[in-house]
Parts: sequence; structure tokens; C-alpha cells
Amino acid sequence: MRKPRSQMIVETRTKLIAAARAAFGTVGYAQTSMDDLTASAGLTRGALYHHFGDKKGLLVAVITEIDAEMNAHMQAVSAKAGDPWTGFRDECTAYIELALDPEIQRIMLRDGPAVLGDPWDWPTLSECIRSMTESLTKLAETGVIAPIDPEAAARLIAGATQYAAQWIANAPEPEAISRKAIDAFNLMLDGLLARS
Amino acid sequence: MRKPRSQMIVETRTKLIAAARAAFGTVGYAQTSMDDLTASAGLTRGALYHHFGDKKGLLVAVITEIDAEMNAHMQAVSAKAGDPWTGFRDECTAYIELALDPEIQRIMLRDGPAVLGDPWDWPTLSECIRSMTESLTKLAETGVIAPIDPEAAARLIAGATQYAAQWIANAPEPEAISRKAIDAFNLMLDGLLARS
DNA sequence: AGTAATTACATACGCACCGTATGTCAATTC
DNA sequence: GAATTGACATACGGTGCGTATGTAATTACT
Repeated sequence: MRKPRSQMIVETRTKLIAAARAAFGTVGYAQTSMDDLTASAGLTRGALYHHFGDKKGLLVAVITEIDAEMNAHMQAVSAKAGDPWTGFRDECTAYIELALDPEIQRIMLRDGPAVLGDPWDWPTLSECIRSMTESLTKLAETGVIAPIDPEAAARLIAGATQYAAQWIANAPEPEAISRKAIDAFNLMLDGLLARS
Repeated sequence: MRKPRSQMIVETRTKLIAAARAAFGTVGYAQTSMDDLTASAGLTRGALYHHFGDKKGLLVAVITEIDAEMNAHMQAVSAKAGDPWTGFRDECTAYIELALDPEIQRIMLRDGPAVLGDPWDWPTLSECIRSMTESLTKLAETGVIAPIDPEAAARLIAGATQYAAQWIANAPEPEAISRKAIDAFNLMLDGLLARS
């Protein structure tokens, strides 16, 4: 039974990140014991601190993984649309739908910012938000929307979508609430369109 | 040196809340030691757990106090305006300006939600947000804005303003950023106005 | 191939911190 | 003025993080 070293490393990292993702996403970051977490992955805290430095390092790794998935999904959605404007709206809607996932809510929207600070300052993340900023930049250049600062718009939209998602996710009837939220959201988005 | 008991209680509660507000607002909730905090107020942890039950209880007390102040300020601002719509816009701007305070950012917008959950579910808070919902309800009834769900709009606006505030507060040149953010924000708000 | 150096983990330890249980002394109550 | 309530302080146990140290296996060197 000979295993190459590099493979072992990938396996342990994967196991730890998977366990952390499950734990952080359910009981939360602060309530997760590193002893229990590593034990559930069949390891000890030694492995953890060797690979990730500390508890925050593990959180960063988890966030990086989730963000990559979110970004890929949003890219795919916006690429599917006909024109840039609907592509952007679809992208925002996709973001809201992603944010309905309790795991994403807890890790990306609550514990993440609380532990690591403003997501816009994260070195890894903002991939999925940076893509929104790029879309807005192009929309402003081509005159589809009114000439405003793309980053400002992206920030406002990200904030609105996040709150909308949290609202929907915690609502007793997500379906009905979801429709209300998306209606209001589209109305606000239309405020950005260039006046004819 | 005779002091009535009720006065002692108020004094200690005030001292603890003030110390907590300073500590939570600077080093953060998780990084604040209850030993150090109570010591800085000239007390011990005994007083803390007697009055507030646990660490979270103290946070709730701090949040309640800050929220009352924010609410009072926003009410005053919106009452000063001429018509309801500008009153509402001023209210939103006031919220953004309040959110520039690092203490409010840290306690109300980051640590608070992380520890206590969605602010909309807080029994005490949402005073300042509930007031925004009321304003929107009236604006929708009088036909000033398009007929959308007031709570949905309030949520979206609250999210947008919060993100705008965090952006401004962390920016190297808050003045310039603030203008950009408020411009974009007003543009989005106008999207809610009834189309003529 | 055999030795040396790296490294991926486990084990052991100290320390800080939270919450509770218990004690004490002053202020009310009768 | 004796009894009781209650506002705090003190003492204790438990938990969890980070680090220092140990070990065994893989890689690198000659």
C-alpha cells in the first residue's frame, strides 16, 4: 500500500474542508470545535494547524471553494442570456437563488464577514461580485444604463440581493416572498436604465 | 454614604453597557474578554451574569441602546422634510451616515447579525427599519411610488444602504466615495417612483 | 542502496475564557 | 432590630485554541 505524498495531502485537505463546510454551514463557525471537526474527519488538530495555520485559515479555504462554485454558476447563467441587460438581471437573480442555500447564508453572508471583515477586501472572494462589477461597467459604456459608478451600483445591488435572499430564506413561505422580492428588485434595477 | 439600591443598579448597568459598547465597537464581540471588560468598569463577572445572564445578553442590551438612538435620529430627520418622498430619501441618507460610525458598523452590522441572527428577527431592533417600512407603506398608499410590497422595498433599501455605508467607511477617501454612492442610490430609489 | 533531511501528521501542554455555584455584605421589609 | 432579599465578589470546572514537541514515513542526496 504505497501512496504518493502529494495525493495524501490533497485527500486530507479535502476531508478537512468538507467537514468544515458542513460544520460551519450548520452549527456555525464559533460553535464548531476543532477537536470535534478533525475527529469527524478521522484526523487530529495537528493536521489542521499544519495545513491551514489556524481556525480562520480553514474558514478562508472553505470560503474560497464556495466562492469559486458561485462564480462559475453565475458566469454560466449570464452567458446564456440574449442581451447584456437581461444577462445581468439573470445574474442577479442567480445570486439571490444561491443565497437561499443555508450553507451559503451562514458561511458567506454571516460568519465570513464577521470573522474576516468586509468581503470586498477578501483576496479570494469578490470573484462573483467582481464579475457583477464588470458587467455593469460594460453596460455603462454601451449606454444601456445611466452613467453611474459601476462599483457603487454593484455594491448597492449586492447588498439588496443579500438582504432579499436572507428574507426569503427565513420566510415561512419562500415561494410567495421570493416573487415579491424579485418584483421589487427588478423595479429598483430599472431605475438604473438610461432614460429615453 | 447612603445610596438607594435602585440607583446602584442603574449605575452598574450603565457602566457595563458603556464599557461593552466601547469594547465591542473596537476590538469586537468575540475578542472581548468578560474578565477584562468588567474589570475596566470596576466590577467583576459576577455583576455581569447577575444583570445580563450571559455575554449575549450584554450584547442585546448594547444593541437595544444603539438602536433607540438611531431610531430617534432618523425620526427627527424625516420629520424635518417638506414632502413624504424627500423625507424618506433623507431618512435613508441619514441611515447611511449613521452607518459610517465604526461602532455601529461593528456592533449593529457585523457582530450583531453574526451572533444573534437576522436583525429583522430581533425583538428590539428593527425599530429604525420598521420606521422605514411604515414610510414606504404610506408612500405606496398615496401613490407616490409604484405599488410594490413595502417590506420588500424596505429590505432591499436597507441592504443597499448598509453595503454603501460599509464601502464608504472603509474607503481611503470617504468624501468622494460618499458622493458616488449617494448618487447611485438615489438613482435606484427613483426606480420605485410611480411612472407618469 | 543507504543515509540524511523533509514533512505530514499525532501527542502533550499551557493558557485564556465562559458559565455556574457558592459566599458575603449591605439594603430593604416587617 | 431581626429576617430576608438581592447585588455583587470569589472560587471552580470545563472547554477550546494555539504551540511545542515527538514520530514515522516519504523524498533527496551520493
